[in-house]
Amino acid sequence: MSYQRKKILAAAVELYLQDGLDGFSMRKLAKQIGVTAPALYRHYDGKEHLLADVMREAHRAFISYVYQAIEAPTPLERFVRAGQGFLDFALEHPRWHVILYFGPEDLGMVELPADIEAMSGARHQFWIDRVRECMDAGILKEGDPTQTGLTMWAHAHGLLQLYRQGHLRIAETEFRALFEESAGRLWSGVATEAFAAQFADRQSDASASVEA
Amino acid sequence: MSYQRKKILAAAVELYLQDGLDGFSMRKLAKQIGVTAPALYRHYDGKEHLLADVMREAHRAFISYVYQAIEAPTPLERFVRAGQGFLDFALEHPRWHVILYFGPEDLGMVELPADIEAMSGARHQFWIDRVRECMDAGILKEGDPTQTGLTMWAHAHGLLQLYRQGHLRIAETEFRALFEESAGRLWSGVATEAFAAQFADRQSDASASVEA
DNA sequence: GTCTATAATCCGATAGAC
DNA sequence: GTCTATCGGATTATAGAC
Repeated sequence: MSYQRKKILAAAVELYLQDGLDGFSMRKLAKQIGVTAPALYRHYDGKEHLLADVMREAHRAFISYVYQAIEAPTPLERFVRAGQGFLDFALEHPRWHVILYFGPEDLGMVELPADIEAMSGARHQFWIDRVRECMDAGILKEGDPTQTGLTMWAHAHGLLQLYRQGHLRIAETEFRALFEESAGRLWSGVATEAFAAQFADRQSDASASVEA
Repeated sequence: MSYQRKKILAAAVELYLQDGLDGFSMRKLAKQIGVTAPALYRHYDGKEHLLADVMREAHRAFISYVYQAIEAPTPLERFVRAGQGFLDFALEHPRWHVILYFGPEDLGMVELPADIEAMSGARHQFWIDRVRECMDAGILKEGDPTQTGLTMWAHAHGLLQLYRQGHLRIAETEFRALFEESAGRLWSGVATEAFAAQFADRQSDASASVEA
C-alpha cells in the first residue's frame, strides 16, 4: 500500500469515527487531508473501496479487543474474557462496532468483498468456539453451540442497541451493571445446574474486589 | 385533520414503507401525489412534522398487533400473545418496526413530540405489565419486572436485527422456529422451576397441532 | 499527482404570481 | 391552494490543464 493510500485511509478512519457513515463524504475527507476531492480518486477507485478498507480496520480493532481471550487458562475464563472484550469494544468504540455489521448496501456495493465476509465469519466462529468449549467442560448445557451462542449474542446485541439509541436513559456505568445482571438471568437458562449459580458468585466476587 | 392533510399523510406512509427513511423526500412525495413540492408546505410545516405523523401511524399499527393480547384469559396467555404480536408485527412490517425506535435526530428534531414519547412509554409499560403479571402468578421468577422484561426485550430485539440485517442467512419460517428455540433457552433462565419446562411443552403442542 | 471546472443529481425550503 | 422559478446546499465522479 502506497504512502498516499495509507495517509488517505488514516484520515478516512478518523473522519468515519468522528462523523459516522452519514457524515462521511469524499469532499470532507479531501478537505481534512488538505487536497481537493478529485485527487483521492487517483488512489482509491471510489468511496466504496475506501469504506471497505475502513471496515477492515474495524475488524483489526475488534481482534485486538477480543482475540486475546484465547490466552486465558480455562474455557470459562476464555468465555468470560471474550464476552468482556466484546462489551468493552462496543462501548468504547461504538462506531467501530456498528461498522462490523454493515451490509453491502451501506457501502454502495452489491456484495461485500470476500475477505471481509471471511473476517466476519471468523469473528463469529471464535465466539461459537468459546461456547463449545464451555459445553464440553460441562459449564453450559449440552446443545448446538451455534444456537446457544446466538441466543447470547442476540441478547448482548439487542441490549447494546437499546442503550446506544438512548432507550434505557442511563449512563455507561449503570449500563454495565445492568448488562451483567441481564446476562446473569440468561446465564441461568443456558448453564448447567452445577454452574448456574457460579456466574452470580463471580459477579459478587468482582463487585467485592472493586469495593475492597 | 383536513382532507388534504390526510391525503398527504397517506401518501407519506406509503412512500416511507416503500423506500424507508433514506428514500423519503418531499419532492418524491409530491410527485407521488401529483402536485409540486411547495404545495406540501401549505399543509405541513416541514418534513419533520410529516415524519412525526408517520411515526404516530406506526404506533397505531403496533397497537393493533399487540394490545389485543389483553383479551386473553390468563397472565401466561396474555404474555405469550403479546410476544407473538410483537414478533408478527416486526416480521410483517419491518419498516413500521424500525420507525418505532427512531430518535429525534432521525426526524431532524431536537426532541420527539411529547405525545410520541408518551406512546413509546405506554408500549414499554404494556410489556412490563405482562411480565409483572406472570411474576405475580408464580410463572416468572420474582424480581424487578422492568429488569426481567428488558432482558427478554433485548433478546428479541437483537435476534430480529441480526435476522433483518442478513447475518443469519435463513428464511422467515426458519427464523421463527429459531426465535422460539432461542426464547426457550432464555425462558428457562427467567421462569420459576415449576414453569421452566412448560414453555417447551407449549412449543411442542403448537408444533404438533401444526403438523396435525 | 494535483489542480480547476464541471457534469449530473439530489435535497429542503421560500417568494411571489395566479 | 397550487403553480413556476429559484436559493443554497449537498453528493459522487470525470475531463482536461498543469
